[in-house]
Amino acid sequence: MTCRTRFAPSPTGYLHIGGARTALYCWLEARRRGGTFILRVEDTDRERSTDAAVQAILDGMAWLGLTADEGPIYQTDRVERYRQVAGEMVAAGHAYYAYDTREEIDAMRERAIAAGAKPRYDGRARDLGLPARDDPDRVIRFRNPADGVVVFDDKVKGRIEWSNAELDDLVLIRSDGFPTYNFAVVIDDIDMAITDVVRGDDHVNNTPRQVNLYAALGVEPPAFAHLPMILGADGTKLSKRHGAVSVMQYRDDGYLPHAVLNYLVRLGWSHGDQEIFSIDQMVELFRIEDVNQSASRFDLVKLGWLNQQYLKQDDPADVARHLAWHLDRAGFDLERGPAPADVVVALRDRVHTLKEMAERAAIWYRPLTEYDEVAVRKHLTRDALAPLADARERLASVGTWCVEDISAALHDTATALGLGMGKVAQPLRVAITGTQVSPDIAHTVFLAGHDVGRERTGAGGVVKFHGSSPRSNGWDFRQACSPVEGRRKHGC
RNA sequence: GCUCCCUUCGUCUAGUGGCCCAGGACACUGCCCUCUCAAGGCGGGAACACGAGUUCGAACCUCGUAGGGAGCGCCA
Repeated sequence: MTCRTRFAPSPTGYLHIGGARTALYCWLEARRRGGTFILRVEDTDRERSTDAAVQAILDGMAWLGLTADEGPIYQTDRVERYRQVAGEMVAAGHAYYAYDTREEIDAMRERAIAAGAKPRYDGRARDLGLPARDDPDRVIRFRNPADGVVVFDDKVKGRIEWSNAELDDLVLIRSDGFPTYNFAVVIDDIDMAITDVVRGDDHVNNTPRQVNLYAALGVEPPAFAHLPMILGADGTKLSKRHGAVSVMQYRDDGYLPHAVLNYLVRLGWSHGDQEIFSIDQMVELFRIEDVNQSASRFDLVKLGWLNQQYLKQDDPADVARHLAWHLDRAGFDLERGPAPADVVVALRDRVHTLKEMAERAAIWYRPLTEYDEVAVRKHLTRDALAPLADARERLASVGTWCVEDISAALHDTATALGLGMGKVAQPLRVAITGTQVSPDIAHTVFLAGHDVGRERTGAGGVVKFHGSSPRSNGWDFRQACSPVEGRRKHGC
């Protein structure tokens, strides 16, 4: 039998991290086994379901690349089917009509709790054989087996046994005519020929009920795999308090979808000591039965590390496409600065996210208007004048404006003046970026010169940033040095 | 309260009776490299929740205890 899995979110909010991992595992399991991955939207709760949430889930899955082979299928389109099956179950004696009011049921629960028992429906209408009639409280309830045990083999939790005495007669069709979750799920999973139900372990408690439903319907239940929860860094249930919960927030925060997927696949699953998995490797190696049984905590730091690994190993051109999105979002004019792919190469060893990368790239896209006081005082001294002037001359005559040649020119300055690279690079860095921190000096100059390079017409153009407009991302030598001169006169 | 689930370094995990006085990764930390910051290389500290039992031998099996989590809806 070909494997068929489904991801069945209820559209009451965005796609969160836990849901994304469930979707990933479903997708992976189906892929590896050459099966089918189905998206089903469980929108029977008409109060809380929204179209915006459906869209948010679709967007999240699309961003992660978890495309469904079938669906989305909406449960609200299938209500007739649920009513039909429920009717058949009543006819077969597996279900019955009940007309208890909410007040009666609430009172029943309170009494049970007071008596130290489990709050459950007492089955008072169970053997009354009540006919269908119009009534605001009319529901259809399942005739759950009164005794015996329900057993199922969970692919991750192992064998789970449940006493029927713990279960009550659950509502199948609500008074509004819509099916309840437990009922709709079973009918859908049967109709869609789902072979593997992969879902969060908050559903283990529902599974015995569902297994009984399968039995009443005379259908062999699918395999179940209940995934442990993903907790926040503090070990409590993941919530907005913990920061990003929506997967789309991770896009906004500068993570690559592939990195998020890799992080998620390792949270609760592993393959020996391997940490980095390409999508193909995940598909090849992932097996739902290898998933861990215990909850795990979401660690943003490790996600950041993984993200950087991909920033470093992916083709800069590919990373650049993602970076461009962030650069644009940050308000930078891509036409007036270096090529994003070059920025990627310069910064990928230094940041964990694309957002950070975009922020750091500001020095090449924005005019330099502010200099760090401490940096200027420390590096833009009189001693820096000579190397700066020499570097300027050499950079002006660099043959090809490339990192290698720029680097060579700067090293020439150092040797010619008998100075260490620090005496050349640091003043230059401060002059160009206004700070003491930036990528290696050759890249820093290379990217800053891009802008100038486009404006220049002749080989000597590089020196034109001398006195150019304030918006120039190039090196404004005079501007960079003047504060020093002034400060010197004042005895600084 | 009742039922079910879970428990290896701070975190993610390897480990299915001897290969484990427990391995990897992130984080932390020392050194090296070095034009800054990183990245990288080489080291370091750091865990089998507890208690019984089974066994020649237990992180691995059994029982109990403690701690954590989930569920007990006409929500999903």
